[in-house]
Amino acid sequence: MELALSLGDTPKTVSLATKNDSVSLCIALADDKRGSSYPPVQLDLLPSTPVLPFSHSHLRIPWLSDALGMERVTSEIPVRVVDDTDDGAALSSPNSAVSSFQMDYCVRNNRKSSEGASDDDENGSSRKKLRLSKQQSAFLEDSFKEHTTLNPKQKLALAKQLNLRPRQVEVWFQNRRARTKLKQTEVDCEYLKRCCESLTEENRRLQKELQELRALKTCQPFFMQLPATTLTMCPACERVATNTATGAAAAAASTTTTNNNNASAPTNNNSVSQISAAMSVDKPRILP
DNA sequence: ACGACACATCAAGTTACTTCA
DNA sequence: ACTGAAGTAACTTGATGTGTC
Repeated sequence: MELALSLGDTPKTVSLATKNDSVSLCIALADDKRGSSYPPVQLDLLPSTPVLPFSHSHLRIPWLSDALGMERVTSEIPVRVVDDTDDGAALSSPNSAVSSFQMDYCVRNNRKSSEGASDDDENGSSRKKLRLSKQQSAFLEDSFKEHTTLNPKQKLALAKQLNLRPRQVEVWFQNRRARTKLKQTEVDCEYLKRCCESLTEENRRLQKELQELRALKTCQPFFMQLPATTLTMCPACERVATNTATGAAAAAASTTTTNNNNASAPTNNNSVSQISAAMSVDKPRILP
């Protein structure tokens, strides 16, 4: 049996089937705002005195109770929440050949709706939050690996494939990019922390070395008669290099390093990259 | 050519909801 | 059973680019 409900501008198709002493409904809900349709919602209506072992809750659907000739005052319909473990084949609706994606959406929305029969549902302002299925998430993840942004064509194709609204796909990609950036920021922070610790340790070591040299200078002033060693400072890394025979080599190496850094990362201007360049190590990167 | 406008898309921040320990 | 934290879908806002008049 199939009923066509016309409620305002949004006709809803309701498939009705009986099974034992319960009635199954499959309702195609239209999304007024965006003109697309939600996947059908499967409801199992229970007798007023439930005797079956499974859990159930109440779903407030005023328009549905009207449509079924129920009294308005009893518009809280006992609803069996179709569980993940339920056998899909047991659903007696003629429209039960919905995809696994649709079914997942259906199940989760039933659960949400049955718990949250709030006033918001009546004025239509509550946000309908669904949980994407594993398949949907995996598919979106795969797409994200290929391209982190979508053109309108790709968006529509993905939405169609996953039985989602294009807006949902768009939001998912926006959130996914935000998550990637957040993770990258966390990695950067950790990396900078390690850099800081390393530099602090090096600074400590150099301070100690300086103290030792000063102590040596006061104890053995005759050293001052030796030719003075000139110290040069690398402008990039602020390392001190001596201009003695070995010092010259170090200074040369330091200069080479600086030049390489300038050549290798001329376009990347963020601070982590600059520090990476100065320390001659690669910045860790999160893969998409 | 230029400015005004509408529209689409993005990042950043926030909210609301779900899940899990 | 309850609770708080974490994860995340959906939302808001402001900026920017593009097409059209």
